[in-house]
Amino acid sequence: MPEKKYCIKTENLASMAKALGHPARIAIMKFLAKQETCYFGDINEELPIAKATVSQHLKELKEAGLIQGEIETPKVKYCINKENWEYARQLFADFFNMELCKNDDCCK
Amino acid sequence: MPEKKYCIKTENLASMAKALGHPARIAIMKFLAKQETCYFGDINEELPIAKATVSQHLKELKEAGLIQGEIETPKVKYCINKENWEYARQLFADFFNMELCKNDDCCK
DNA sequence: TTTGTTGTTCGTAAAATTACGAATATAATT
DNA sequence: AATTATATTCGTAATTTTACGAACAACAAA
Repeated sequence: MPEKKYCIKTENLASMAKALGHPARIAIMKFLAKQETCYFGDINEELPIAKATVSQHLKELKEAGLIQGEIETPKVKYCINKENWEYARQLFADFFNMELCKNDDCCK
Repeated sequence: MPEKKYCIKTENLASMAKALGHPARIAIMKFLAKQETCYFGDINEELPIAKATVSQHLKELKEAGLIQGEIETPKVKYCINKENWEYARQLFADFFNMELCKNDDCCK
């Protein structure tokens, strides 16, 4: 059990941010958001990288909980994990809506 | 000039996400948000890592445009770059508020 | 001029990330 | 049983990230 150095919300937010920290993965999320059919092949076609790399990015998004996959032999269908997507949205919203200190001479 | 493989908004969002993709950097942003005085020493005390590492994380946040620094000899004061913070908030808000496809049988 | 305070930079090591082609796995089809 | 279509995993290389202590830089104070 690795001792957490930071609070759990901080860890979770950082881990979501990290998962989104590559343009290919952002592009995948945007693509999945607007697609009815989200087969691997469709995603792969959309991206300017090799399919092995696409698969790797999908795996990372899945491990972060942002997407899920489902086999429809011989294809694999991916989609956004709506529950965790909502959770991520909330984490980022809380983060970006936190009140900033009002010190006007702060790095003017 | 490196050819961009993805659209500029995707690149920008990914780059912001990447900058936030480490718990130490999230912790720094949260700390800066609530502090009146944001000297390096204060930030350093708050984090469970060596000062050289803190300095490195601050540099990354600065390069991402999320914070700025100002020398007040012999100290260095950091704070959130409010303009870019606002821009980042907007990028993430747009991303998380995009309409998801309504396909109910998508990975049920 | 020496000393002290504060942070950054350097050098370096270990680990993680990104990328690709080749090989593999799965299961339907011929 | 061999073939086909689809996607993952493997092996590997190049790069980036994370982390630390030591050395350094800047400047005020003694």
